[in-house]
Amino acid sequence: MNGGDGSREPRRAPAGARTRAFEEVLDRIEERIAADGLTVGDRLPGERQLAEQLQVSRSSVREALRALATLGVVSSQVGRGPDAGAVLTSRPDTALTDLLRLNLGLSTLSMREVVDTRLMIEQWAAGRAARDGGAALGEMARAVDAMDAAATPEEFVAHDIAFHMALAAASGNRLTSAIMRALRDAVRRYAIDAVLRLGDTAGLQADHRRIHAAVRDGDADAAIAAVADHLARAYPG
Amino acid sequence: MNGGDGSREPRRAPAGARTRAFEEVLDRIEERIAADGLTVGDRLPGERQLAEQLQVSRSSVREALRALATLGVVSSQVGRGPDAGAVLTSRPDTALTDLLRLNLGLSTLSMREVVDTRLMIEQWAAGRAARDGGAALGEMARAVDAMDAAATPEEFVAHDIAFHMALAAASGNRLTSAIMRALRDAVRRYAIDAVLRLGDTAGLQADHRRIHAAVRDGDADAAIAAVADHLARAYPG
DNA sequence: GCCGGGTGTATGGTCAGACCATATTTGGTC
DNA sequence: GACCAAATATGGTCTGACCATACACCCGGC
Repeated sequence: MNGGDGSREPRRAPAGARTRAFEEVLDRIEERIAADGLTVGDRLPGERQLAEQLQVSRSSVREALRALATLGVVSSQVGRGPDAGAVLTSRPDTALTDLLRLNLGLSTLSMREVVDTRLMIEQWAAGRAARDGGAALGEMARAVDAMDAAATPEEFVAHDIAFHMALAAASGNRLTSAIMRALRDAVRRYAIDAVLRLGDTAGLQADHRRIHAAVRDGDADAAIAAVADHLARAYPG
Repeated sequence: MNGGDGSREPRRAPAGARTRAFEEVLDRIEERIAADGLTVGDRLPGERQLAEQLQVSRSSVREALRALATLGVVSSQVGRGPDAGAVLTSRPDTALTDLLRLNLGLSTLSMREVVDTRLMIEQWAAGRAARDGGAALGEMARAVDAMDAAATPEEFVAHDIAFHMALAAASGNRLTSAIMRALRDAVRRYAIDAVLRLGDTAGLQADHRRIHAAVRDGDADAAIAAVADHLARAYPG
């Protein structure tokens, strides 16, 4: 409001007020989400309306919404109707994937750290799945069959991801599942290279069957060990 | 280029071209990072220059940069000189913290899931620290002393975070450390409430000392158990 | 009364051009 | 050489416009 043409006012806030306009918008929106108890599916006011309410330009509102979209909490639809506008969503996976992929691209995270983190999560999930009864057994078995039928490394990796995601999902923890998916998606190309390097997938499939059997038999220790062996084979350190 | 006033052209790309302009910018920047081998500290071209190079408006460039800033990979500085402009950084912690905090606000992640994830990471880190020799012992001890001296719950929690961060950092894995920090920051308020609820911090401090001792003695199993007991006390389920 | 199509309109997406605040660089002055 | 003022480059913001999209509404035909 005090930029651009006019600005007859001397200064709006002579002291403090270090936050940029779009950050103010960000805070206000977050505030409103908490105060009004908004949740997934609820709509935010339109960009023009928000701009007027918060007394900032539409550009600043858009930058704030862009940040929220990047974090996976809003999704914008054009057009009209109940589904149009900025709708609250929750896609931590997408956001996490982007975050990991870009930080890997900057070489600030090493592949070893990513694989180690994956090992941590999968061992934890495998132990839980073995103890809590394998709700994911069916899906895991289907993924193994699909990997047998896969014609290309890309296809194999796609079903491999499904297998490990089923295992992670069995933990019942959406946060670890989201991290797991982000890790897998971020290193998908690396996984394809690993399959090509190994030459054949018999060993990997044997590992998968061993993991599946351990979870089915409720043997947590065996499941954990099988996961460790599997990752050591796929990503030798 | 084809919006706004003019647009004498019928249509630039009648088929395909579903991506929004700022996404195109996003891809190009990521591409350039990979192609030119850019890394932390390197500068991106200015917003105006990028806009001209990519043939889009400065607004679109700004939205793309805002997204990258949200993911923690660029940081913008105003002014002039070698440090001004969009500089590549790497702050996965900040981005992760925002991501978790906002998704918690939307109630799509439960506190239990966050605490369970934290337990997973801390047990893993404690085991590693105990085995690999405790490089973090000094910092952990200092944090315990600082917690003894803390006058307010806020202060106590701040040093508590330092304690647990030191433990996580001992794993040598920056990714798990970043996740750990994000988890702690995202639930900071909740932690303060927990301290207030417990009334006194003697039990928590006893746990901290027990964890420290186990790491010092190289007893991984004891360290893991101590972490589990500590979190169970702080966040009863 | 019901249905189909045309029009209205609200929405996000984009563009262009301007001005502001900030911080360095540059050049002049003592 | 030291110091100060002007030039300049940068991100940050604002304004106002137009475009493409997709639902909402109304109106005529049946």
